[in-house]
Amino acid sequence: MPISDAESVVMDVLWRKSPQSAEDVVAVLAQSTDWQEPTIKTLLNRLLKKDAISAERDGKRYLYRPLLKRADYVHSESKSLLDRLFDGRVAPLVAHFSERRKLSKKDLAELKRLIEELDHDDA
Amino acid sequence: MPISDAESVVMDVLWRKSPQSAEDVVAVLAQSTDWQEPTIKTLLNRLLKKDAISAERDGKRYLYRPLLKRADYVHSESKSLLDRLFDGRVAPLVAHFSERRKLSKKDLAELKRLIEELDHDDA
DNA sequence: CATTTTCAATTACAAGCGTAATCTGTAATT
DNA sequence: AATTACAGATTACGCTTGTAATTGAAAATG
Repeated sequence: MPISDAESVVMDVLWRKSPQSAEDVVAVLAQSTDWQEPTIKTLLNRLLKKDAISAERDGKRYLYRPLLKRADYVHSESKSLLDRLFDGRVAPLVAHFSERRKLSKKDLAELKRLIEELDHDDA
Repeated sequence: MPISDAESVVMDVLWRKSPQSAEDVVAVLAQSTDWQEPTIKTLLNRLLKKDAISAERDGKRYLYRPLLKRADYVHSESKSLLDRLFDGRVAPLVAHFSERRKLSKKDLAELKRLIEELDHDDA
């Protein structure tokens, strides 16, 4: 079961720190969204149903923690984008951004370093 | 108005070749999907409403062509993924795929070429 | 123990989506 | 002119999503 955009925002909170109670999550999200508490509880429940998080009783409340790993989520999202739009490969995406002049100096430097590194421990 | 996944499949057909009649599109999609004709007509209509394509009468039928450019669509999809998951930058995405050992030799070679090229006409 | 408080669970509801059947208008055919 | 055929338009319908109110159950308090 895929997790939706709103759900992934909740996941983000738990990926940053876990476990956390619903109240904690609500507090964190109050900074960046104007979702009401029941909304966030609903999202937590849907994530539970999808086995993306777990809930462990702690006194009278629950503590939630991610089951789905962020890296796995990131990977499946990224891969599906690459597959749909870039023939499943990374280079064409980079090429696209370079054509649009959307590569920052920072990006460029970092990419260069990466490539060199890979080139070495490759052979 | 964002265009949905199913709609983007129809866009793809028109990006590859345009203009095309509904019948043409249906024929092309019969290869890759098992969508019924009415389904595809619906998608064409939704795309019209979203101003993503145009329809021009040609005798008794219409010829459809994209208004939304593929590169623009690709860019907005990619950018939103990068923003959501990679701090808006390309390098971290490449790093992610490299960590997962998901960079093909082809990718690597292509990236190397790209970076060099950019490095040159940069200064 | 009865009452209030506090969480979580259940239910709700409109909008968008995937998928398609049905209706309608115009062109072709008898 | 009446009938048929066909392309596009309208309507449909169940599911997921975003958003939340309401209900229910457990704990705290009087």
